Amino acid sequence: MSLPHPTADQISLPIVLAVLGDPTRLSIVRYLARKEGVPMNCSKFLDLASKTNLSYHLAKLREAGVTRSEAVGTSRLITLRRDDLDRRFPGLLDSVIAAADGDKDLPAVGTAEVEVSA
Amino acid sequence: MSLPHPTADQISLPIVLAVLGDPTRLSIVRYLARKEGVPMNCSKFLDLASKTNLSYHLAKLREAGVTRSEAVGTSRLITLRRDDLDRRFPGLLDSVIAAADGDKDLPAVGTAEVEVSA
DNA sequence: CCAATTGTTCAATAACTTTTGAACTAAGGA
DNA sequence: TCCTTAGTTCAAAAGTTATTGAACAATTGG
Repeated sequence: MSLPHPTADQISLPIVLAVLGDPTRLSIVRYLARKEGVPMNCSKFLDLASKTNLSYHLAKLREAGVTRSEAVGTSRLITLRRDDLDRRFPGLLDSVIAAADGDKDLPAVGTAEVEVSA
Repeated sequence: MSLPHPTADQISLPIVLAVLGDPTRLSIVRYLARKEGVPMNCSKFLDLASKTNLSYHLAKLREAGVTRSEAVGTSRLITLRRDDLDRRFPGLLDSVIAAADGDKDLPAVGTAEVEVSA
C-alpha cells in the first residue's frame, strides 16, 4: 500500500454513494467487480477518461474507501475493497454492481477500437 | 400525483446513487423508510434544512424516482417508491437503508426540541 | 372575503466537482 | 545513462449543486 486510504470504519456511507453516483466511477467499479482477483492498472480505464482525469476519479474511489491502490513498480494495482465494504455496508456493493451490470447507459471499459497495424 | 415523476424504467442508477449521496437526502429517505406507510409531509423535515432548501432536496428525490410526492390540499404526501426501486435495483434500497440506520453521523429527523408552551 | 398554512419558484451567490494541459516523479529497459 | 512508460500534481477554467431570501400560488379555516 502506498497512497492514503481510509480505514474500514472511516468509510462513510454518503461519501461512498456520492462517489458511486458518477458514471465513470461506477463503470470502473463494475469492471473491477467483473475482473475481481485480476490485478488492474489505471491504463485499463483510458477509454473512460483522460489520464489526468482518471487519476482524479481513481483518487476519489480510493479516498472514499471503495478501492485500494498499491504502487507496484511504475504501475498501480487497483482492487475493490470488497470485504471492508461488505462488513460496513452489507449487501450494498453487490446490489450496486448487479444494478450497474444491467445498465446499458454506463460507459463500457475495454471497448475502444484497437488500431490494426498497417 | 401532481408533480413530474420519472417512470420506473426511467430511473437511473447513477442518478439515484448521487441523490442518495447527500446526508440531508439520505436522512429523509431513512426516515421515510422507518415510517413506511405513514404519509409524510415536508414540514416533518424542517429540522434538516430551510423550507426552500427542503423543497429543493425533495424535488431532487422525486426527480430521481426515489420518492413520490402527491399534492393533498395544501400539503404534499411524500412516499418512498420502494416497489419501483426494488424492481429496478433489487436489494439496493434495503442495503442503503440498513447502512443509513447504523450511521451516527447522519442528521436525525424529529429531534429538534419542541417548545414547551408557557 | 381574509388570513394563515404549506409549499413552490426565481434569481443570486456560494461552494463544490469535474475536466484540462503542462510540468513533474519514479521505475525499468536498452 | 538516456529514454520510455505509468501515473501524479498543480493551477486554471468550466460546469454543477446547494443554499439563501423574497415573492408567489393554492388551499383551508374563521
